[in-house]
Amino acid sequence: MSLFVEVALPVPLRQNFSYRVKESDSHLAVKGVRVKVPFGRQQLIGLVTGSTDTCDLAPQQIKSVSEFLDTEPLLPDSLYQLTQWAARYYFCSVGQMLSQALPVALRKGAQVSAESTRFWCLTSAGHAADLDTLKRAPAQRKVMQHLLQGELTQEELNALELSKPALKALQERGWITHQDRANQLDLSWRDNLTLDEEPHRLNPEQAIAVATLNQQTGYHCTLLEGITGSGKTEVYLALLETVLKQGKQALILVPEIGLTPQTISRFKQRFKVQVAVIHSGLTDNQRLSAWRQARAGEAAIIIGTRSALFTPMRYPGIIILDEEHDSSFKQQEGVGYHARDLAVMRGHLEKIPVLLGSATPSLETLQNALSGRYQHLSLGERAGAAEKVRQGIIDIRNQPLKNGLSHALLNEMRIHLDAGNQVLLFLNRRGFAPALLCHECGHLHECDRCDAFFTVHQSLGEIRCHHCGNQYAIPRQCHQCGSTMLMGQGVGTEQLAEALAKEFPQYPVVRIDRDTTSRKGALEGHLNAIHKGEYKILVGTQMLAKGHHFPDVTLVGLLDVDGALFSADFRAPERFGQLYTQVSGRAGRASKAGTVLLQTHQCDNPILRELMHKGYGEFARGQLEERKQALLPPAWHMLLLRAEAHRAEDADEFLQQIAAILPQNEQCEVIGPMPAPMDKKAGKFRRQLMFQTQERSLLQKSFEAALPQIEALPLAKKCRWSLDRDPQDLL
DNA sequence: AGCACGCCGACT
DNA sequence: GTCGGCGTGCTC
Repeated sequence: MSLFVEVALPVPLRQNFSYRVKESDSHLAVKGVRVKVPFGRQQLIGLVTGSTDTCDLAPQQIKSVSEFLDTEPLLPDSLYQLTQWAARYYFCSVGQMLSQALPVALRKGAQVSAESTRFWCLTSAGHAADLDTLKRAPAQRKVMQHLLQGELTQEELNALELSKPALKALQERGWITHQDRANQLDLSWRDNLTLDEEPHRLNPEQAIAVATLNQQTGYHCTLLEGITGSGKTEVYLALLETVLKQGKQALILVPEIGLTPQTISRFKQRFKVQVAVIHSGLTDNQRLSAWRQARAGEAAIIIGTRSALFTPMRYPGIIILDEEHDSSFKQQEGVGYHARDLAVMRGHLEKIPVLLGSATPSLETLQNALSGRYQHLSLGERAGAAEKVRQGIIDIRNQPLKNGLSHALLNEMRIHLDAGNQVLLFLNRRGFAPALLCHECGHLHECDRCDAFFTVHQSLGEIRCHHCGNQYAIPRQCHQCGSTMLMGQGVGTEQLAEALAKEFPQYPVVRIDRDTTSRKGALEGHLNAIHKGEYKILVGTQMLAKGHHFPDVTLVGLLDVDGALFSADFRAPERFGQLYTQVSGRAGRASKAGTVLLQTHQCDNPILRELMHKGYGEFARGQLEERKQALLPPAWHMLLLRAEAHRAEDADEFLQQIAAILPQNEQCEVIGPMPAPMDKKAGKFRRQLMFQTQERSLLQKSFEAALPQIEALPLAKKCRWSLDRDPQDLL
């Protein structure tokens, strides 16, 4: 009897592939092991998802497994199930999901467990050696100095960036030598946990939060809502102590930008345990090593960004997701999974608590907390921090603007700069889709069929409603006052920075955005320079607001308030509320009061008023209500389809055909096709379609039914198309 | 996604 | 006369 295996492969095809297993290998065909298989003209590595003894395919179509790479499943069952679940949820293949979830080295075929570790130490000749003879070999000297402190593993040496040639030279001298020792698991932390520093005294609120969380057993999801500076981290540390004392591991997920040395050291300092840090700067092998330590249970604490969610733990204890509202938890390329949502699912599967922390929770999480699905704990009086900051609105209706800056703001800037302080200006250009705004009266042009604002498509010379697709030519005059001063396009950070350099030649300007920080380490460099006071004027997008504290900044200006409040992206107000709250919490310090100024045409806007006077909590609850009214997430569920083709009609037609396949009734609606934000990119035309349902399960069911039909459409081959479930940006 | 095959413009 | 551009099609 022959045996076949189903293999999940890292290809963008929504299916698994069947392979024959040689008689001699049949005992290796276990679910969850990696295999090397022939695929077309190449050899790929995939994961066995199941085995059968029959196969529907014609015998000549089936190839044999080339090699079995593992003898036991790579992942614990919980993570395997998580991957299966995620593949279904995000409408991709298991193979594709796995290729996001597994460290690159494993996908390339590396061994799961390292058998031995190479240790380097000094020989007796080395101990006796005179280091001064190495004056002309600084690299070797450095190696010797490190090894004088005791032996080091190969990996530790690599981490110290000690050169390989230097090691070799010293070895030839006979001063150092290495030894390969079989790895032994060091799990001592599980039995006797020692603390390296005394825990801080918790304030009553923190103590209550910790006590509440410590009572829980099994799966629980909790939102810890704590304003900036309310000591969320101290709560995390107290929880970690409990978890680690039980001999269990903790997984801590932080936003991309939040994984700073300071954050890491706070966790490293408290406990005498191994901490595996997984960040973008690691090499494939370093990543694998961290993964192994976590899987083996040696690393007690695992800290990482989005993708670290898939790190296996031998003794799962808790998952903490800090700054849970941060959009970097949602993958943008490939399978657009959301680490927060998957973390909650993982907590379920591993029967461990999940803690979501934020000063400005996402509406998704807030809804779950308010409905009782998640437990809700708060830290800090809302009003307390807000009082420290002076906040003001600058009404720019009919005011002359210099590159987007009003006189009032320029004057205020001069005062703060002349006093020797720094000024921070935020311009939120990301996914910029301007509403059509009258500069004279502040009127915003609204769709006559919906409760949404028109979006200006300068390239098409049109205004469009992104809610229904309604379109007109860009009007010449304001519909309310007849003025011809209509604004669509604003200024960008680059233009603004240039203008400021001219306006304030004596104060150096730095611009921080995607463009100026794409180089590795560029952001850190800029931040250091800012802290040293080398720059006085800071211009940036919201990435400047995330987790950075600038003590010498006393004035923060938010320039594009209108764009944020009336963007075609339904999340724009939420993000603005988060940005505003974050900067208000950080501007100035005890000795220097901070000022936050908003420039807007909408100074009576109730959303703005609510945010400024009642704080984020009230504002967010109001937003949640609005989303319910508008049938938008998180009240409703959304799937975004994007298509790209050489001819706009192809993309349009394709999405139209999809729209015809999808059901439309009171519980689900289809919006579009409409131009995607960058409607012409690299000579291709981009269109998008939204599918929204009232119930999550309905979206799943109806789209699962529609997918095979969609894939069978002839245009599906002519267009590049992608799916984004629970999209973060419609722009 | 890779990787092939296949048919039209500027080069030794 | 070829080298190479990327359009299209297939992968158990």
